[in-house]
Amino acid sequence: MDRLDLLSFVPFRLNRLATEFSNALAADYARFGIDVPEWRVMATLGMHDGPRSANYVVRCTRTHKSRISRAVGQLTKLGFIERLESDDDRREIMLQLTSTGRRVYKELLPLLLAREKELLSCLGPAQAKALDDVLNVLEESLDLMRCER
Amino acid sequence: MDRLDLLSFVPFRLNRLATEFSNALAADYARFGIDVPEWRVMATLGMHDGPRSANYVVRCTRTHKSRISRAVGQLTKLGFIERLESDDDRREIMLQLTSTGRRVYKELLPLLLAREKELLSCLGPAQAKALDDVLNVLEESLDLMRCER
DNA sequence: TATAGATGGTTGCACTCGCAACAAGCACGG
DNA sequence: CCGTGCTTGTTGCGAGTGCAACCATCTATA
Repeated sequence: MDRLDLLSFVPFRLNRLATEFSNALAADYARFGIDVPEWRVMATLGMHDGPRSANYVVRCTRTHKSRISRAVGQLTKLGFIERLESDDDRREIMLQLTSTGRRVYKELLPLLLAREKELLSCLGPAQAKALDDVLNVLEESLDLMRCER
Repeated sequence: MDRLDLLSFVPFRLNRLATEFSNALAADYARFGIDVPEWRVMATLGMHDGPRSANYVVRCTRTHKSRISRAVGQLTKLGFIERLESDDDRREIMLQLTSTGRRVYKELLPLLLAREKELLSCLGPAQAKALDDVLNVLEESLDLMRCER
C-alpha cells in the first residue's frame, strides 16, 4: 500500500467520531455551565457516596491533573462540589458533591444517557454489543481499565 | 439508572481512546516536524495525483478551515506542499505535494500504518471487521461519509 | 452593468490544554 | 531527629483551537 485513504484510517476516524460525540453533548453540559472535564469530576464523585480525593479522579478518568485541578476550581466556584481536608494525608484534597451538585448530577445524567442512546441508535443490538466488546479489548490493551482504590 | 459508571459511557470511552491513539502516533508525526492537521492535509493530497483546493481538504477531512489554513501555512514553510493559483476561481488555492512532500509522505505512511496495526493487534479478525462495520454505521448516521468533488 | 449575496481563505482573539516547575506534605533510612 | 526523595495539587507559560470578522472573488438577478 503506497497510498492511504484517510477515511479508512482508524486513528483519524476515532478522533473525528469522538469530536462529533463531544459536540453532541456540549449543549447538555452548557445548560449547567460546565464542560467535559467538570462532568468527569462530577460523574466520578457521583458514582460513590463518600468523598474521593482529586488524585482518585485523576486516576479514574485518566485525565491530566492540571485539567482536573482547574475543573475542581470551577465546580467549587459553581457550588457543585466542596473540598474537604483529608485526615490522614494533608496533601490530599477530598472532594464531594454538594446537595446542589447532586441535584445537578441527577438532572444532567438522564440527559446525557439519552443523548448517548440517540447517538448509538443507528446500531443494532448485536452491533452495540460488538462496539462494547471492541472498546473493552482496546482499553484492556492500552491498560485503561484500572481505577484502583 | 440513577448513577453512571463513567467507564461505560461511550462518549467518554471514545474520547479517551482517540486521545491514546493520537498520542501513539505523535512521535511519528514529530519526526517530520508536523502534527495531526498537517498530516490530514498531506494524506488528502497524497490520495490523488493532481492538486486539490484547500476547501476540498476541509470538506474531505471535516476539519475547520482555520485549522487547515494554518496547517497549509506550516506545510508550505516546510516545503512539503506548494500553493498554486486556480484558473477558474481566483479565490481558490490549489495545493499539491512537492517532491520533498511526496518523499515525506511515502516515508511516513508505512510508519503510521504500522502503528495503527500495532494498536489494533489486540483485536481478532472478526473484531477488527466488527469495528470497521460499527464505524461505518456511525459515520453514516452522523453524515461523515461524503467527500464530494 | 450594477448590486446583493454566497463562497474561499486568512487572521485576531479568547479560551483550553499539557508540560514543567513549584510548594507543601509524607515516608523512610541513617 | 534530619535529610533525601516521592506524592498531591496548583499555577505560569507556550502552543494549539474554534469562532467570528474580514477581504477578495465569484454568481445570480434585475
